[in-house]
Amino acid sequence: MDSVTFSPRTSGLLAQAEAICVDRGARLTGLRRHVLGLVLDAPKPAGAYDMLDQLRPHHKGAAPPTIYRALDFLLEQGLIHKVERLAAFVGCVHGIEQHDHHHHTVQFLICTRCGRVEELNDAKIGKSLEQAATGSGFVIHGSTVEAEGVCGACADHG
Amino acid sequence: MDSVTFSPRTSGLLAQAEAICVDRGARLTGLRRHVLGLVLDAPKPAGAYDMLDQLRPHHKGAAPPTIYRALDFLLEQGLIHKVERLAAFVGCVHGIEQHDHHHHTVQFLICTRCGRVEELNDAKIGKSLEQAATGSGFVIHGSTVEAEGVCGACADHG
DNA sequence: GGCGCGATAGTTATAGTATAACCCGGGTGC
DNA sequence: GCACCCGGGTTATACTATAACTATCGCGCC
Repeated sequence: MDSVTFSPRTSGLLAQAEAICVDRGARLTGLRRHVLGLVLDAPKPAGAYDMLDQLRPHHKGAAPPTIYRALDFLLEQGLIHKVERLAAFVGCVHGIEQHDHHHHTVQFLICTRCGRVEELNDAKIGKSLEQAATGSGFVIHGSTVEAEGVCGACADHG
Repeated sequence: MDSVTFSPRTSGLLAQAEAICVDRGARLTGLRRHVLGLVLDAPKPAGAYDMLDQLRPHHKGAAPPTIYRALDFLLEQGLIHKVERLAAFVGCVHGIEQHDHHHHTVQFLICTRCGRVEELNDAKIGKSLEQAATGSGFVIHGSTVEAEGVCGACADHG
């Protein structure tokens, strides 16, 4: 494969991601690394087909399954998350930096003005949800919390 | 249009939905009413194309825009919700019964065994989310909370 | 070395979800 | 009458995701 350059920040995160995968015996192949780089480097949640377009010049023969299999791997490893409301993917910086494989309750703030997504990590939300579920005899395996609105930056100059 | 019969429960809810729309000056047309009936009558979240199939025998010429326009209206009126993780729709019984137009924080428990979805209405979750967002200067317009897992009934028998 | 095996990924095709764009007709207000 | 808006018909297409089959690679084992 072609070696690709990403921003310094992304490169640093990729190095940590590699270390995590080595620890776990998971294989962050060239392709998977490349896709993770694309997600991390994007200023906004990245769509699968957008990334496919970015991948193609470096990776001939890339097709939808190419990108979706890489994304599945990255999701399993907790290196990225899917934003359901956008059908797009964001890097899980927390997971990468903390080597935290827990499928912690993921929470997103989606700005409808600038399209950026901020990831929260609020224990209270998870606990409230857990409590409410237990009240119904429901056992939670995973959850998605996504709020849409306007971020501070956009509200200021808006 | 063809007049269609739904379960007694659904019929009752439809009558209330009509009253709500009259109050608001919104037009719950035959088509929209029919689609709302399909959503309310379904034991599980209903997919747009499934409903389209159910619609066709009664409504010749129904096409994707037919159903999506009706769904958009019902979503705006708070009569139904979309379950993002399933790309499917459920009735908002609370909204219909309470004549509550607020886009209250919607919370779902999705059972991966039986496919049923339970709607919660927990104020704490909404408050926690609101607080966390405010901390970032973020103003929330709407939010989705979706937990996947196993419901009490499914856990019991197996 | 040769063999078997599992994981990765190439390739083609298709399923599933949602919207664009344009037209038409019916009701309302003037 | 006619200008306007809204609901809806119709056709086409965009966007998202997966199925199914094949090929290849690396590795342990004998």
